Amino acid sequence: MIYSIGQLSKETQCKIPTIRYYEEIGLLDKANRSEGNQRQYTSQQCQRLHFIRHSRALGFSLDEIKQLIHLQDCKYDEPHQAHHCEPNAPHLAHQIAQEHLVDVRNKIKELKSLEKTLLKIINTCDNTDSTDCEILKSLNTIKAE
Amino acid sequence: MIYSIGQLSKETQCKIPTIRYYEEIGLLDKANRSEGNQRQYTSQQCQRLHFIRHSRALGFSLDEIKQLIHLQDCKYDEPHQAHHCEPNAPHLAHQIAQEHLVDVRNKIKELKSLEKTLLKIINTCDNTDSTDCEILKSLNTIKAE
DNA sequence: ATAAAACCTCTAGTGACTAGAGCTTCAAGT
DNA sequence: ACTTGAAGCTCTAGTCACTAGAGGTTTTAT
Repeated sequence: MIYSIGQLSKETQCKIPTIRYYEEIGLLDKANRSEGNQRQYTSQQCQRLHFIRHSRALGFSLDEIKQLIHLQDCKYDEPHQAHHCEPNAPHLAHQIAQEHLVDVRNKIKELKSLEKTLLKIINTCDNTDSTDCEILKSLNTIKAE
Repeated sequence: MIYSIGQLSKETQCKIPTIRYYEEIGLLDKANRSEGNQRQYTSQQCQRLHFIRHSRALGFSLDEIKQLIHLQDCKYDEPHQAHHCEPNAPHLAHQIAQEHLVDVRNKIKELKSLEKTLLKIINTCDNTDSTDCEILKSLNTIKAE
Protein backbone atom coordinates (compact mmCIF):
# COMPACT_ATOMS: atom_id res chain seq x y z
CA MET A 1 0.00 0.00 0.00
CA ILE A 2 1.31 3.40 -1.05
CA TYR A 3 -0.09 6.64 0.37
CA SER A 4 -0.03 10.16 -0.95
CA ILE A 5 0.49 12.81 1.70
CA GLY A 6 -3.23 13.55 1.68
CA GLN A 7 -4.16 9.92 2.22
CA LEU A 8 -1.60 9.62 4.98
CA SER A 9 -3.05 12.73 6.55
CA LYS A 10 -6.55 11.25 6.55
CA GLU A 11 -5.36 7.90 7.82
CA THR A 12 -3.42 9.38 10.74
CA GLN A 13 -5.46 12.51 11.45
CA CYS A 14 -2.25 14.47 11.13
CA LYS A 15 -2.36 17.68 9.13
CA ILE A 16 -0.36 17.84 5.93
CA PRO A 17 1.96 20.69 6.94
CA THR A 18 2.65 18.81 10.15
CA ILE A 19 3.74 15.74 8.20
CA ARG A 20 6.10 17.85 6.13
CA TYR A 21 7.33 19.49 9.31
CA TYR A 22 8.11 16.10 10.86
CA GLU A 23 10.10 15.20 7.78
CA GLU A 24 11.96 18.50 7.93
CA ILE A 25 13.10 17.96 11.50
CA GLY A 26 14.03 14.36 10.81
CA LEU A 27 11.30 12.72 12.84
CA LEU A 28 10.01 10.99 9.73
CA ASP A 29 12.42 9.70 7.11
CA LYS A 30 12.43 11.59 3.84
CA ALA A 31 9.61 10.22 1.75
CA ASN A 32 10.21 8.75 -1.68
CA ARG A 33 9.02 10.97 -4.48
CA SER A 34 6.93 10.20 -7.52
CA GLU A 35 8.05 11.27 -11.00
CA GLY A 36 6.22 14.52 -10.41
CA ASN A 37 8.03 15.09 -7.09
CA GLN A 38 5.10 14.18 -4.85
CA ARG A 39 5.70 12.34 -1.59
CA GLN A 40 4.89 8.63 -1.39
CA TYR A 41 4.55 6.76 1.86
CA THR A 42 4.74 3.09 2.71
CA SER A 43 2.55 1.48 5.35
CA GLN A 44 5.64 1.28 7.52
CA GLN A 45 5.93 5.04 7.44
CA CYS A 46 2.23 5.27 8.14
CA GLN A 47 2.73 3.05 11.15
CA ARG A 48 5.51 5.29 12.36
CA LEU A 49 3.37 8.38 12.03
CA HIS A 50 0.66 6.64 14.05
CA PHE A 51 3.27 5.99 16.71
CA ILE A 52 4.26 9.64 16.72
CA ARG A 53 0.67 10.85 16.94
CA HIS A 54 -0.21 8.49 19.77
CA SER A 55 2.86 9.56 21.65
CA ARG A 56 2.02 13.22 21.08
CA ALA A 57 -1.51 12.61 22.31
CA LEU A 58 0.07 11.24 25.47
CA GLY A 59 2.03 14.46 25.79
CA PHE A 60 5.49 13.22 24.90
CA SER A 61 7.64 15.95 23.38
CA LEU A 62 9.01 15.51 19.89
CA ASP A 63 12.42 15.06 21.45
CA GLU A 64 11.22 12.25 23.67
CA ILE A 65 9.54 10.68 20.68
CA LYS A 66 12.77 10.87 18.74
CA GLN A 67 14.42 8.92 21.54
CA LEU A 68 11.63 6.37 21.59
CA ILE A 69 11.91 5.87 17.85
CA HIS A 70 15.62 5.38 18.13
CA LEU A 71 15.03 2.74 20.79
CA GLN A 72 12.46 1.10 18.59
CA ASP A 73 14.92 0.93 15.73
CA CYS A 74 17.48 -0.63 18.04
CA LYS A 75 15.03 -3.26 18.96
CA TYR A 76 14.50 -4.44 15.45
CA ASP A 77 17.90 -3.83 13.92
CA GLU A 78 20.29 -6.68 13.46
CA PRO A 79 23.21 -6.32 15.86
CA HIS A 80 25.68 -5.85 13.04
CA GLN A 81 24.09 -2.60 11.86
CA ALA A 82 26.42 0.36 11.70
CA HIS A 83 24.75 2.83 14.02
CA HIS A 84 25.12 2.77 17.75
CA CYS A 85 22.41 1.00 19.69
CA GLU A 86 21.56 0.99 23.35
CA PRO A 87 22.11 -2.36 24.99
CA ASN A 88 18.87 -2.11 26.90
CA ALA A 89 16.41 -0.18 24.84
CA PRO A 90 13.27 -1.46 26.60
CA HIS A 91 14.63 -0.36 29.94
CA LEU A 92 15.28 3.14 28.60
CA ALA A 93 11.85 3.35 27.04
CA HIS A 94 10.40 2.37 30.39
CA GLN A 95 12.38 5.13 32.04
CA ILE A 96 11.25 7.79 29.57
CA ALA A 97 7.64 6.77 30.10
CA GLN A 98 8.01 6.89 33.85
CA GLU A 99 9.66 10.28 33.88
CA HIS A 100 6.84 11.51 31.74
CA LEU A 101 4.32 10.08 34.19
CA VAL A 102 5.97 12.09 36.96
CA ASP A 103 5.66 15.24 34.84
CA VAL A 104 2.01 14.55 34.19
CA ARG A 105 1.27 14.05 37.87
CA ASN A 106 3.03 17.25 38.80
CA LYS A 107 1.05 19.12 36.19
CA ILE A 108 -2.18 17.72 37.62
CA LYS A 109 -1.21 18.88 41.09
CA GLU A 110 -0.45 22.37 39.87
CA LEU A 111 -3.71 22.64 37.98
CA LYS A 112 -5.71 21.49 40.98
CA SER A 113 -4.27 24.17 43.22
CA LEU A 114 -4.87 26.63 40.43
CA GLU A 115 -8.49 25.51 40.26
CA LYS A 116 -8.86 26.16 43.96
CA THR A 117 -7.45 29.65 43.68
CA LEU A 118 -9.65 30.51 40.73
CA LEU A 119 -12.71 29.27 42.59
CA LYS A 120 -11.79 31.42 45.54
CA ILE A 121 -11.49 34.45 43.33
CA ILE A 122 -14.75 33.80 41.55
CA ASN A 123 -16.63 33.17 44.76
CA THR A 124 -15.56 36.40 46.39
CA CYS A 125 -17.63 37.88 43.64
CA ASP A 126 -20.70 35.72 43.68
CA ASN A 127 -23.09 38.39 42.68
CA THR A 128 -22.36 39.08 39.03
CA ASP A 129 -24.47 42.20 39.08
CA SER A 130 -22.43 43.80 41.82
CA THR A 131 -20.63 46.91 40.75
CA ASP A 132 -17.91 46.23 43.26
CA CYS A 133 -16.68 42.84 42.06
CA GLU A 134 -13.56 41.64 43.80
CA ILE A 135 -11.98 39.75 40.95
CA LEU A 136 -9.79 42.51 39.68
CA LYS A 137 -8.72 43.38 43.17
CA SER A 138 -8.04 39.73 43.93
CA LEU A 139 -5.63 39.33 41.09
CA ASN A 140 -3.51 42.00 42.69
CA THR A 141 -3.23 40.25 46.00
CA ILE A 142 -4.08 36.56 45.97
CA LYS A 143 -1.07 34.43 45.23
CA ALA A 144 -1.19 31.11 43.47
CA GLU A 145 -0.24 28.29 45.82
CA MET B 1 9.42 55.12 45.16
CA ILE B 2 11.18 54.79 41.83
CA TYR B 3 12.48 51.47 40.58
CA SER B 4 15.17 50.64 38.07
CA ILE B 5 14.36 47.68 35.86
CA GLY B 6 16.60 45.49 37.99
CA GLN B 7 14.85 46.50 41.21
CA LEU B 8 11.48 45.95 39.62
CA SER B 9 12.65 42.56 38.47
CA LYS B 10 13.65 41.58 42.01
CA GLU B 11 10.47 42.96 43.49
CA THR B 12 8.19 41.10 41.09
CA GLN B 13 10.28 38.00 40.38
CA CYS B 14 9.89 38.82 36.73
CA LYS B 15 12.98 38.54 34.54
CA ILE B 16 14.34 41.70 33.00
CA PRO B 17 13.91 40.69 29.35
CA THR B 18 10.35 39.72 30.17
CA ILE B 19 9.64 43.19 31.54
CA ARG B 20 11.00 44.74 28.38
CA TYR B 21 8.94 42.27 26.37
CA TYR B 22 5.77 43.28 28.20
CA GLU B 23 6.51 46.89 27.38
CA GLU B 24 7.14 46.04 23.75
CA ILE B 25 3.78 44.34 23.34
CA GLY B 26 1.98 47.11 25.20
CA LEU B 27 1.08 45.14 28.29
CA LEU B 28 3.05 47.59 30.39
CA ASP B 29 3.06 51.29 29.56
CA LYS B 30 6.30 52.66 28.21
CA ALA B 31 8.51 53.45 31.15
CA ASN B 32 9.91 56.90 31.76
CA ARG B 33 13.60 57.16 31.02
CA SER B 34 16.44 58.66 33.02
CA GLU B 35 18.88 61.11 31.44
CA GLY B 36 20.98 58.13 30.46
CA ASN B 37 18.00 56.42 28.82
CA GLN B 38 17.40 53.84 31.52
CA ARG B 39 13.91 52.80 32.44
CA GLN B 40 12.29 54.14 35.60
CA TYR B 41 9.20 52.64 37.17
CA THR B 42 6.66 53.98 39.62
CA SER B 43 5.08 51.85 42.32
CA GLN B 44 1.91 51.95 40.25
CA GLN B 45 3.70 50.23 37.42
CA CYS B 46 5.18 47.81 39.91
CA GLN B 47 1.67 47.03 41.13
CA ARG B 48 0.58 46.40 37.58
CA LEU B 49 3.43 44.01 36.96
CA HIS B 50 2.46 42.13 40.12
CA PHE B 51 -1.04 41.86 38.72
CA ILE B 52 0.30 40.49 35.47
CA ARG B 53 2.54 37.97 37.18
CA HIS B 54 -0.19 36.71 39.46
CA SER B 55 -2.52 36.33 36.54
CA ARG B 56 0.14 34.48 34.57
CA ALA B 57 0.73 32.17 37.53
CA LEU B 58 -2.97 31.39 37.36
CA GLY B 59 -2.57 30.50 33.72
CA PHE B 60 -4.28 33.47 32.11
CA SER B 61 -2.91 34.22 28.67
CA LEU B 62 -1.36 37.60 27.99
CA ASP B 63 -4.39 38.39 25.88
CA GLU B 64 -6.76 37.63 28.71
CA ILE B 65 -4.61 39.73 30.99
CA LYS B 66 -4.77 42.59 28.53
CA GLN B 67 -8.54 42.39 28.73
CA LEU B 68 -8.47 42.29 32.50
CA ILE B 69 -6.23 45.33 32.63
CA HIS B 70 -8.53 47.16 30.30
CA LEU B 71 -11.44 46.32 32.58
CA GLN B 72 -9.45 47.49 35.55
CA ASP B 73 -8.73 50.79 33.87
CA CYS B 74 -12.42 51.20 33.11
CA LYS B 75 -13.18 50.71 36.74
CA TYR B 76 -11.00 53.56 37.85
CA ASP B 77 -11.36 55.95 34.95
CA GLU B 78 -13.65 58.88 35.18
CA PRO B 79 -16.64 58.40 32.91
CA HIS B 80 -15.69 61.32 30.71
CA GLN B 81 -12.41 59.74 29.57
CA ALA B 82 -12.01 59.46 25.85
CA HIS B 83 -11.57 55.74 25.35
CA HIS B 84 -14.42 53.30 25.23
CA CYS B 85 -15.27 51.54 28.46
CA GLU B 86 -17.42 48.52 29.15
CA PRO B 87 -20.53 49.35 31.11
CA ASN B 88 -20.13 46.28 33.30
CA ALA B 89 -16.45 45.57 33.70
CA PRO B 90 -16.74 43.46 36.87
CA HIS B 91 -19.21 41.20 35.13
CA LEU B 92 -16.84 40.70 32.23
CA ALA B 93 -13.92 40.01 34.51
CA HIS B 94 -16.05 37.43 36.26
CA GLN B 95 -16.81 35.84 32.92
CA ILE B 96 -13.18 35.69 31.85
CA ALA B 97 -12.27 34.06 35.15
CA GLN B 98 -15.04 31.53 34.83
CA GLU B 99 -14.17 30.63 31.29
CA HIS B 100 -10.63 30.12 32.43
CA LEU B 101 -11.82 27.86 35.24
CA VAL B 102 -13.59 25.70 32.69
CA ASP B 103 -10.38 25.44 30.69
CA VAL B 104 -8.43 24.45 33.76
CA ARG B 105 -10.92 21.75 34.67
CA ASN B 106 -10.85 20.33 31.17
CA LYS B 107 -7.09 20.26 31.24
CA ILE B 108 -7.18 18.35 34.53
CA LYS B 109 -9.57 15.81 33.05
CA GLU B 110 -7.34 15.29 30.04
CA LEU B 111 -4.26 14.85 32.15
CA LYS B 112 -5.96 12.33 34.41
CA SER B 113 -6.95 10.12 31.52
CA LEU B 114 -3.45 10.52 30.19
CA GLU B 115 -2.07 9.41 33.53
CA LYS B 116 -4.21 6.29 33.37
CA THR B 117 -2.99 5.42 29.90
CA LEU B 118 0.63 5.95 30.83
CA LEU B 119 0.23 3.75 33.88
CA LYS B 120 -1.30 1.04 31.75
CA ILE B 121 1.62 1.20 29.36
CA ILE B 122 4.20 1.15 32.11
CA ASN B 123 2.55 -1.72 33.91
CA THR B 124 2.41 -3.99 30.90
CA CYS B 125 6.17 -3.85 31.25
CA ASP B 126 6.64 -4.30 34.95
CA ASN B 127 9.84 -6.19 34.68
CA THR B 128 12.40 -3.61 33.65
CA ASP B 129 14.99 -6.26 32.87
CA SER B 130 12.80 -7.93 30.33
CA THR B 131 14.13 -7.91 26.83
CA ASP B 132 10.61 -7.92 25.51
CA CYS B 133 9.24 -4.73 27.01
CA GLU B 134 5.83 -3.78 25.69
CA ILE B 135 6.16 -0.04 25.90
CA LEU B 136 7.29 0.57 22.39
CA LYS B 137 4.67 -1.80 21.04
CA SER B 138 2.01 -0.12 23.17
CA LEU B 139 2.65 3.27 21.74
CA ASN B 140 1.77 1.88 18.36
CA THR B 141 -1.58 0.57 19.41
CA ILE B 142 -2.95 2.05 22.63
CA LYS B 143 -4.99 5.15 22.02
CA ALA B 144 -5.31 7.99 24.46
CA GLU B 145 -8.82 8.18 25.84
C1' DA C 1 39.96 57.48 37.85
C1' DT C 2 38.85 53.10 36.99
C1' DA C 3 36.54 48.86 37.11
C1' DA C 4 32.53 46.26 37.52
C1' DA C 5 27.82 45.91 37.52
C1' DA C 6 23.75 47.21 35.46
C1' DC C 7 21.63 48.94 31.68
C1' DC C 8 20.61 49.66 26.53
C1' DT C 9 19.09 47.87 21.58
C1' DC C 10 18.80 44.49 18.23
C1' DT C 11 18.66 39.95 16.39
C1' DA C 12 17.62 35.33 16.63
C1' DG C 13 16.12 31.05 18.88
C1' DT C 14 12.72 27.98 21.49
C1' DG C 15 8.52 24.13 20.49
C1' DA C 16 5.20 22.46 17.68
C1' DC C 17 3.07 23.67 14.61
C1' DT C 18 -0.11 26.84 11.18
C1' DA C 19 -1.14 29.95 7.24
C1' DG C 20 -0.48 31.89 2.90
C1' DA C 21 1.58 32.99 -1.70
C1' DG C 22 2.60 31.36 -5.93
C1' DC C 23 3.69 27.59 -8.53
C1' DT C 24 3.25 22.50 -10.55
C1' DT C 25 1.15 17.96 -11.08
C1' DC C 26 -2.54 14.74 -11.12
C1' DA C 27 -7.24 12.74 -11.98
C1' DA C 28 -11.70 13.04 -13.95
C1' DG C 29 -15.01 14.51 -17.15
C1' DT C 30 -16.19 16.17 -21.79
C1' DA D 1 -7.05 15.57 -26.41
C1' DC D 2 -8.32 19.25 -23.43
C1' DT D 3 -9.71 21.51 -19.55
C1' DT D 4 -10.58 22.30 -14.93
C1' DG D 5 -10.19 21.77 -10.18
C1' DA D 6 -8.19 19.36 -6.48
C1' DA D 7 -4.14 18.18 -4.45
C1' DG D 8 0.58 18.63 -4.29
C1' DC D 9 5.11 21.44 -4.11
C1' DT D 10 8.50 25.09 -1.84
C1' DC D 11 9.37 29.02 0.75
C1' DT D 12 8.48 32.57 4.01
C1' DA D 13 6.52 34.22 7.98
C1' DG D 14 3.48 34.03 12.03
C1' DT D 15 1.86 32.01 16.60
C1' DC D 16 2.86 32.33 22.19
C1' DA D 17 5.59 33.77 25.87
C1' DC D 18 9.56 34.23 26.54
C1' DT D 19 15.02 33.57 26.56
C1' DA D 20 19.85 34.24 25.07
C1' DG D 21 23.61 36.61 23.21
C1' DA D 22 26.33 40.30 20.96
C1' DG D 23 28.08 44.57 21.39
C1' DG D 24 27.62 48.99 23.17
C1' DT D 25 26.53 52.70 27.11
C1' DT D 26 25.58 54.32 31.83
C1' DT D 27 25.76 54.03 36.63
C1' DT D 28 27.88 52.94 40.97
C1' DA D 29 31.45 51.77 44.15
C1' DT D 30 36.08 51.87 45.39
